[in-house]
Amino acid sequence: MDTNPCNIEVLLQAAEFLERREREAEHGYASVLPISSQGDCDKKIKQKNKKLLASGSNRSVHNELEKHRRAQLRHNLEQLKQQVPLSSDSMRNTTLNLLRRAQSHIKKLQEQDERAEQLKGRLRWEQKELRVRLENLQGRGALVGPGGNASVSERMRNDSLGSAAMSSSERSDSDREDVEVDVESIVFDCLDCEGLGMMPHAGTDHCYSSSPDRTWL
DNA sequence: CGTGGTTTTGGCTATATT
DNA sequence: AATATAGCCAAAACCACG
Repeated sequence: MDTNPCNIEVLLQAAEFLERREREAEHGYASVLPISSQGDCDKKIKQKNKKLLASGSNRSVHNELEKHRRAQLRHNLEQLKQQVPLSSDSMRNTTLNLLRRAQSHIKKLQEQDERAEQLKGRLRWEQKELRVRLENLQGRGALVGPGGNASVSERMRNDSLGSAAMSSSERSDSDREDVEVDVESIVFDCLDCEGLGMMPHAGTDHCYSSSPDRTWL
């Protein structure tokens, strides 16, 4: 094999010419690479060729890889677009605006999550308090004796617990589990009341309201 | 004509290989 | 340590659209 550098130069120049012609036909514009004049110093050409050879001597491979990379980028941006609620304002749907919207959307979700956690803690505390109250009331009812005093059960019924008047012994374990689950529902319903669920996006993905078939206390 | 997107290209850096 | 390779980035040129 002849590895004469002069021959390599000739081959590279030929390849360059062909590529340039192909590109012109395809895109209508020429390469931005300066076309070296006949009188160009060998030093420059050799430097360039050295780099070309060092980088695989094939620009088109590099171009293809770059195309692939950009395609991947576009795909990811497309996916991001699906996740971020559509802008209701007159903002144009540019990449920059998409990224800005994504940023504010993430911030909004974080705040929403934070407030939901706070409310959840508060409601858990309230639930605990109410349970204690219920136990106390039931304890007093037991002192009255079986068969029961009507006024005690009446008081229990009128208690702020409402349907919680059902004695704990009458509740199955699964019922107790329902209580836990329903607390979650209350949390998110309250969140909606406080305007936390107000997203510009009308999709159900971000809607925290409880399902209608949920059983309440 | 301005703006945003696309393509090509070369440079740079991190990592792998020899 | 030197070299090869992969991937990212920015500049420049071009294109499409309002």
